[in-house]
Amino acid sequence: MAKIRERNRELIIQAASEIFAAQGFAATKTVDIAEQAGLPKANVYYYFKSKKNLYRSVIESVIEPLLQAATPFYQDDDPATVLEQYIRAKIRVSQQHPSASKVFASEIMHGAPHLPDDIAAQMMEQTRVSSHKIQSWIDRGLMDPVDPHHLLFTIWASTQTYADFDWQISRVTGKDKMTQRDYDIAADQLTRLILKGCGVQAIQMSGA
Amino acid sequence: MAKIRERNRELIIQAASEIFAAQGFAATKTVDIAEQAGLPKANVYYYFKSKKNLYRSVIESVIEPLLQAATPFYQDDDPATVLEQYIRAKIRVSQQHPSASKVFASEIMHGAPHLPDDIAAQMMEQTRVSSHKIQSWIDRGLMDPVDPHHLLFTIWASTQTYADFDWQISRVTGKDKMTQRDYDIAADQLTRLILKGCGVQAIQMSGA
DNA sequence: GTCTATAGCATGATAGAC
DNA sequence: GTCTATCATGCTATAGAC
Repeated sequence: MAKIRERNRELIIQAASEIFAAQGFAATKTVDIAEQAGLPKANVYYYFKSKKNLYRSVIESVIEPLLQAATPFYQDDDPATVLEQYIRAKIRVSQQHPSASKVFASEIMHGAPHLPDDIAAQMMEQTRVSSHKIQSWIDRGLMDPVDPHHLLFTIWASTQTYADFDWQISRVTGKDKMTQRDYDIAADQLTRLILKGCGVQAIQMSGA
Repeated sequence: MAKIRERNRELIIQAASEIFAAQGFAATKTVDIAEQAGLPKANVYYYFKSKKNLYRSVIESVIEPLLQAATPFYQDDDPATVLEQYIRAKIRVSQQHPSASKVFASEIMHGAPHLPDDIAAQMMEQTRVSSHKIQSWIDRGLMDPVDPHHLLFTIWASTQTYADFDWQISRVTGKDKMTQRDYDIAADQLTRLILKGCGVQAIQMSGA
């Protein structure tokens, strides 16, 4: 029955995401993935053929929410609205998909050796669109003349940090786990910092 | 001769930093470290006894520049001066010690399993001092009432990103390697963004 | 102190019974 | 399709010659 196949693949990918995120690719043992998924190790190989192949599947499953976060840039043209929505979306990803964020961060940090070309291309295209839009706001005098790429780097880094460096954040704040309220505070403050820091005109009719 | 011992330990630690940074702990083979250091593999074990032990030594050697970057908080009391010096120092670390930054980032991302307690304690102490100082500026009306911890998270993330995610930055900017000028632009822009974004009074007599 | 040669082990992968 | 039992590899670590 194909249902079982789907269900088991799903279970394995979910388990693998968590363990790859926590330990990294090389440190992860397939037997641990199997155990966490509640299946014998041979099943992992039956469905995915190799550890590398499973990792690729994890990357693909994990990339979806990350790419989704950029939609505000495609839906609106007001800097305050877009930047705020973007920052909030990115923080939501860190909150709801911490493993995805970590697997991705680790992959990038090591030079993206397993990132499929088409995914890298999609990300580059999103970056191109986003930075062009930022540049157009600057040209229209809607914000300070910043370097769009560096602004994006700052937003990416300071939103992803809530997933990737959760250990440090946990230590500093003295909380085991950030609450919804903590994420809201983080998003509010980062939004204010970026908007004010870039001299974005706060109130404009959205979509205008 | 003790000179040889020092020199070889140095060579091995240097080689190990680079390879641990590039591949991660588990993916790193001691034979590669030995090769990069220009020594036989047995020497690595002779000097460091085990791979884990070598990794600990790398962490310790690598932590020094990272801790150093916080000195502005101990040397001055003007928000504009301290924050600017701090941001520039952190970016300089990313530029001059990219491997250190990556090894450290990877360690934190995996829950800091090998970070010696005394180093973790030093970092916590620095964080405590820095956030108290920020709070005191807020209390004196020298900047907007931001959450000091989240401000630090933003500064850490957006400065370290120039080392940790250099692959991505390289792809986006289309340059193989950032030039001195690129780092200057990054530091200038981030400084302006943070100072303006936090409503820091730009001109005060330093040290006053 | 240095290095070669090898032991011992952990783990990715598979053959083959069910 | 599922799972056990086993192989094969590649790595850490060390014994022992120089």
